[in-house]
Amino acid sequence: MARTLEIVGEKWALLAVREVFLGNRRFDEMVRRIGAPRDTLASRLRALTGAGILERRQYSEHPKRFEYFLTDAGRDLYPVILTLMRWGDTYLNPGDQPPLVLVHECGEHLLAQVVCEACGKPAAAGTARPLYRESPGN
Amino acid sequence: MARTLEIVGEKWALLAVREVFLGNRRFDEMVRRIGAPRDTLASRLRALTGAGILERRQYSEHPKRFEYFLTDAGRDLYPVILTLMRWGDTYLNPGDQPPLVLVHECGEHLLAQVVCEACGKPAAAGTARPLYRESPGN
DNA sequence: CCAGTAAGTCCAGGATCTGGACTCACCATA
DNA sequence: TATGGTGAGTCCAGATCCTGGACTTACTGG
Repeated sequence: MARTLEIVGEKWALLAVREVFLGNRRFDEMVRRIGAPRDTLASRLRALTGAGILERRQYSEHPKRFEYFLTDAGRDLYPVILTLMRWGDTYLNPGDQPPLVLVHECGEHLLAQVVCEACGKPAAAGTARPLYRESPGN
Repeated sequence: MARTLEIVGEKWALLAVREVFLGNRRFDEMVRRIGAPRDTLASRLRALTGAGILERRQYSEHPKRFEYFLTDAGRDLYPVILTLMRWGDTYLNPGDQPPLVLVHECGEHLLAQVVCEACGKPAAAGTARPLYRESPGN
């Protein structure tokens, strides 16, 4: 987790990933929407691309223009993005309409849930046992 | 989401929350385990407490000693923690044994999944439609 | 008396982020 | 031809933040 955060935990990195999730794939559009310094965003996009979370594809030669797409690894971060969005809506804006919700095919909202990989049942925060694999001290 | 990240996206913040999830509630133990500068950790714990993610409880008077517990708001960040852990195990350490897994009552591993709040069905990353509520430009 | 633990605080130096200006290559309009 | 706009960046100095280490206070145990 520490090393995941070295990539994804830097300022603006997850906001850039969110934009790609929402379909905003271009540099200037991201700058406009999230308000990051262009410099910083450029460096984040490089890091995310290098880590295999985004993929940079050229969509125009002369002048060279690029778009960013999610890889499978990037798509696996979906629960992070969604949880952070909903957490803010719930606890930082209570009562207000959320500025953006993700809507399922059936018309209802999405939610990230912790479930058991095998039996598929939801697991509450207290019910899991941590199992250390190397030099636990525990 | 931007405002959520202002709290939770600072360096060491999520690692501190993870420690509390794992049951390591005390300052020095967190310092030992995550290796954060004591200074920084102290300030993160203040911020997380102020944001209502952690709760600081005194467990000894003379000398005053404190433990940190998760609030309901903190527990709602479970999918974030779990996803970041598993993402690192999958993509940064492929093949290796993960250093720590969370085990369900039934003995299997946990996983964060995006599901529809109403119908409960899992939703893949592409299947959701973003719905903007204020001045979308879209 | 000495060592250890717990929960911090203080500080100077180093790393990182910030906003703004700038570049380069085009396209559109007048 | 000149003016303005878009897109994807780069460059820079100043501000902000993080870092490791030393220090503090209040105990407990040998």
